[in-house]
Amino acid sequence: MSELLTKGTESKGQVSDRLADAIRDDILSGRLGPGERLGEVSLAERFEVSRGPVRAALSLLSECGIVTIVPNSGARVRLISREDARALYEMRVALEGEAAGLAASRADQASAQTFRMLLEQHAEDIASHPEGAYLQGSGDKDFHMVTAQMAGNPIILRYLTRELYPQLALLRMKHRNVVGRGAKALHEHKRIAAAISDGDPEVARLLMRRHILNSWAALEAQLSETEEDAE
Amino acid sequence: MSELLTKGTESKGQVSDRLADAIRDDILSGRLGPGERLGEVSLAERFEVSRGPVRAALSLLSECGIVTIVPNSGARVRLISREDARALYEMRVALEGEAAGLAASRADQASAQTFRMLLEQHAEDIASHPEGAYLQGSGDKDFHMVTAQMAGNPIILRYLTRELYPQLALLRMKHRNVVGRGAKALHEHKRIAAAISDGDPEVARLLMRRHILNSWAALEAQLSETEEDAE
DNA sequence: GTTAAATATGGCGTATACGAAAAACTAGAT
DNA sequence: ATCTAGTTTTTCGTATACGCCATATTTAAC
Repeated sequence: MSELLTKGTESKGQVSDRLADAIRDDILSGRLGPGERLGEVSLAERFEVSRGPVRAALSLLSECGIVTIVPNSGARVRLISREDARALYEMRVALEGEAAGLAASRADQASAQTFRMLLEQHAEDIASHPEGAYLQGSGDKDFHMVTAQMAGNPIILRYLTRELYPQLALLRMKHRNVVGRGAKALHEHKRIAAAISDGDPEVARLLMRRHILNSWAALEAQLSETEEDAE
Repeated sequence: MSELLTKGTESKGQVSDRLADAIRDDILSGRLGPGERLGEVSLAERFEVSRGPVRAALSLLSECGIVTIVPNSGARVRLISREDARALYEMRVALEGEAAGLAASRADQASAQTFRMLLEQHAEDIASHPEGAYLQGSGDKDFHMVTAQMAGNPIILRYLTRELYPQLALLRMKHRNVVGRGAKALHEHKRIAAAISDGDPEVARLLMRRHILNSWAALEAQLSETEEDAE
């Protein structure tokens, strides 16, 4: 039916889902800026589908928190306020802290090995990129992702991947030169991984909470800087 | 346009939203049992609307986790497995624990007063109902709700009210005679309220976590009992 | 008699068109 | 210049149609 969509690697499944993925990519890659209008008809023409799947896709993205829908007015790329960001990070502290604790309580030999390889790779990445674009590169995401998967809780994992991380990515869109905390973050990751591998839930949770609070402090400082150039 | 929907107290807003509310009520009040089919056409006829809003409503309820949609097959009232319940309670421990901590860090005079009145009311309810249908009565819900609101985090509050609590209510549907922990729960509530009013985030979080873990232990025991009479 | 394949049916997913309602924009008047 | 009124655009809801998938039934084969 549609050519634009089937050209991608993924060609099967619900049209509305593929549409949502495509629009999400457009947003998180910067092709659609925050606040931009998302007209149903224009999207329908752009992807050569009818309005039905477009509405479903926009509804999905609205649930994920990267699109805001105003009844009888339309959908726009969401712009995340500073207060939203704070609430988001409080949520993240709770969920990833819990995930680290659960991962520790369910740790086995394999998880320790996974962390060893992951952190080794990250160390190399940092060595080659001394300026440390560590944070939103593949590295940081992987570590938190792996931890969340180890927790063995599909609900927490789903919320993190489906809502929280996309919203954080959207938040970072506005504030460009995001300076990663590089080496510091890596060190914190190592201690967290150690606690998880040792099967120590309380320490793992505590360290992860601190780690994310540090991350928030760094981000909040940047938000304060790039706050003057608003409209 | 439709008579069935406008008869209720709520008469304005999006049709799909009103529909979702109506269906949710039907489910959480037991008129629609877990696993039951939710055909689009039958719902459309029942509420005298077209399939469009019905699809939107079912999609919403699916996001809330009280309806499962299988592509090309249809929507059914979700049945929550024991594993789902465990994951749900792990999520609840994390979120309500965090909420209690945040509430404590933002506590003021008014919150202490609110708790005082609330707990007094609950104590009277328990005295009049010695057998303690406390848990899912208005009492327990109110306490956790008030705490969540005090946290001042719209994201956490939204998740609790929109997804977690409805799913818990759905879970309790299957297992009837849910024995509330009555007086015990009230005592735990009092200690949590004291910690929040004192502005002690760590203790408030710890006590709330314990409280919910206790609640889970009680529920899990019941799940084990009523597990023989499965299909 | 049991299993497996082929068919039949019902429901979902999508496309299209039209009317209604609401919001946003524009132009005119004070 | 600001407020108001009218126009326009866009969404929302309805109606209808059709292809496709999934399940159920029937039929055939072993």
